[in-house]
Amino acid sequence: MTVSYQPQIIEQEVQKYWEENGTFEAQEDFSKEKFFCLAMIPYPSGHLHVGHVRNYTLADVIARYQRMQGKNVMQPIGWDAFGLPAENAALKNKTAPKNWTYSNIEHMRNQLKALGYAYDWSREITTCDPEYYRWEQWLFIQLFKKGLAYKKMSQVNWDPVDQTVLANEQVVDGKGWRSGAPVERREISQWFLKITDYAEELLTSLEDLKDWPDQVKLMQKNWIGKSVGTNIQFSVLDHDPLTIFTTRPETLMGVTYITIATKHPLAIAAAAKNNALADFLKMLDTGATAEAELATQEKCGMNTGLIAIHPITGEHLPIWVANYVLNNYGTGAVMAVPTQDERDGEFAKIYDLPFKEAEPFTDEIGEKITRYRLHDWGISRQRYWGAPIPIIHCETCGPVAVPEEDLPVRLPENVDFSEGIVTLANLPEFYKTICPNCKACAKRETDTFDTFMESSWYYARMACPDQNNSILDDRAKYWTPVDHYVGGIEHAVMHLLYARFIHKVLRDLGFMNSPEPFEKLLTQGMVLKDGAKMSKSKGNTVDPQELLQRYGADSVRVFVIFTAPPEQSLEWSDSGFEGCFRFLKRVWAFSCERVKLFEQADGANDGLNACINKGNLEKANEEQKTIWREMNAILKQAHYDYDRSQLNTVVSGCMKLFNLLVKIPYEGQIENNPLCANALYINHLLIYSGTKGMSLTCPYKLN
RNA sequence: GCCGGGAUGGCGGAAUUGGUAGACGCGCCUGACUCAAAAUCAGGUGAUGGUGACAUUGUGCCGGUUCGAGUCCGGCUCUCGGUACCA
Repeated sequence: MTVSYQPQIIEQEVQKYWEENGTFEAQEDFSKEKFFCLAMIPYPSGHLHVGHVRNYTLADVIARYQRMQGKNVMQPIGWDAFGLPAENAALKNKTAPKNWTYSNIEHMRNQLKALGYAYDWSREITTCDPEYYRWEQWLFIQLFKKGLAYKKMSQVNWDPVDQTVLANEQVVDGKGWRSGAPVERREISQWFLKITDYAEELLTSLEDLKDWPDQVKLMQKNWIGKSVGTNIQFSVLDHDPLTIFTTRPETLMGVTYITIATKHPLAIAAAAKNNALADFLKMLDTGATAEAELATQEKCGMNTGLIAIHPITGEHLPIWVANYVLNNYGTGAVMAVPTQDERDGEFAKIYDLPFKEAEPFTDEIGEKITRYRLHDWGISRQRYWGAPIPIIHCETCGPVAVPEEDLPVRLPENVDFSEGIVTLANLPEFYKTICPNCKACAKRETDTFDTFMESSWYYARMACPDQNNSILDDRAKYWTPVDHYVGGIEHAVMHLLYARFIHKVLRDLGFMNSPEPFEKLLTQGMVLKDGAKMSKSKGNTVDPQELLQRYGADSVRVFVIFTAPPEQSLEWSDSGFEGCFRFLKRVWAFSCERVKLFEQADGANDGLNACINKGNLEKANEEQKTIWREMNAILKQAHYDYDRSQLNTVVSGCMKLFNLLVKIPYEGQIENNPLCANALYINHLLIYSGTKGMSLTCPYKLN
């Protein structure tokens, strides 16, 4: 036992012990309370960054705490391995996305191991593995059979030079990031999942999520955006009538014109006879499809020349096309009330349209209906690096599900990105097939799944990753719901909403007992340096690998836990990090010098525990008793802080305990000073990750 | 634009949720050790005034509620996350 703190040696030794003994491998055990602890799995981008370290350390601290509370803890890990960056890397390095992805996983797995996380590595999942996406394809087919998956036309960003669909991220100032060409909007046929069938349940069951942050529930509620209103019909001269949706029917008498979206049938009909309008609609069709962009555009519109008839007064109202009317909300048409609605007022001013003050309209009109802002989930991607959608298109039979015995529909792996972007539509050997129904020549679907599909059910598969005959088995019912889910606040709406939806679908298929996938949620803040998000382009990155090698995992872990409360953004600080390292050094030196605790803990664990459990303070003097009381107050606070996931103050508590500990007068052997032994033992449980099953920042269990 | 956060010493943050603002750590200052420095250890440290006990002031800005506001309410400013194809 050396007095100088050499974390690399200690950590390697203990990590080896964990691995050889399967310390963190979990089994179903009905005699204990189960605890499924999960951090959002990483995208294998190449290297771990400090944000990952923060995420996984938070979850690990929670997992180890629950383990010490006597629960049957399962903490798995995996790789969210499909996605756009692999294709970009493939273009850049002229390698197949698979190779890049798997070599990144290899490297990052080693980094996670060096950080000493208490993972059950036997449950590791990689979402680009055909054995994983096989069951995702199977699930899609169930949705298809239930009528919950369907195709419809939908807009994408189209790069006219590269002839590819662009992600919103790939559109920079309205231009394609590679070609620089102005982006067009194009309508293509795409697959959707009917998440709107579950909108009401997704909304109401938010109330049952007692251990989710209110902030996240509110964001989801607003995203679902339930509103109660009325459909009102307006006759249109020489055309079919027009239906508008309004949440404010009482403003009906103040309507002075009608605005419709660019894709509205009336706009298209009017444009067919009006070149200027057709040009205007075409002009509005350039630029990205992102909502943030659309909503910040300056309002503009054009009179279609069509006339609507006010249903009460019979007045003639002009129908305008306007860029601020959403195509995919309500009926794509609104009645404009410039005196009541700010946007209508602004638009009316620009185009000199009339304003009209009016008494509230109180008569019954139209039927009360409920609408949601939420729309169906578009899961089609025109990309290579994703799970193929298991559908075969047949001219006579239409879209046919791939028979279950033919799953998985494997993604061809030997693709060549040296000549540019590849999609499955470029690979006849992939898409040429025969119809499973009529055996005629047919074509496979060439779209792949949105990667949110993989991340919507992986937690459940982790309960039974070796199950070859079914998507899930009873082990999923044992382990789910996830008891504590930890991940970035950026996933507050989309990922978590999709996962809640898929969980309910799995429940309805009989695979789950619970209504919700995640019992408790912790949303961590960002990691910043110099007040900005770390990024290579800003040159403000901190590489956890270097820190690991120089200072060991524990200093890194203490730093990310101590420096900020989990939900707030964390500012990197070199000197703050040094402080954490210094603290661990002090603890190590103190224990080596005074009590040689580690030999005792290893060799005579029972004796030490007996000494502690006695809680014998008879020999202690008043000063020692005071210190002992203070220590108990700190421990009580630590438990309180654990329960509310405020882990930074748990570390403060460790430091306070240690500061008290060094103040206790030293009186010879440890056995003569139970106070010292107790306190030191507790402190080791709190901060030291070296001994068997003990961990970083896990408090002593109070009796 | 819309939705949801955040703002407290020189810095990261604490204040158990309306009751002594600044725990813990960093930094800085003083002292011990040292020929000296580093490391380590001990003490101090919001600001202003005072030798001092102490006084005044202080939680982004403006206003309000309350015996009492960092905390609650109204109105802002700046900033971060999301905005349906980044994950």
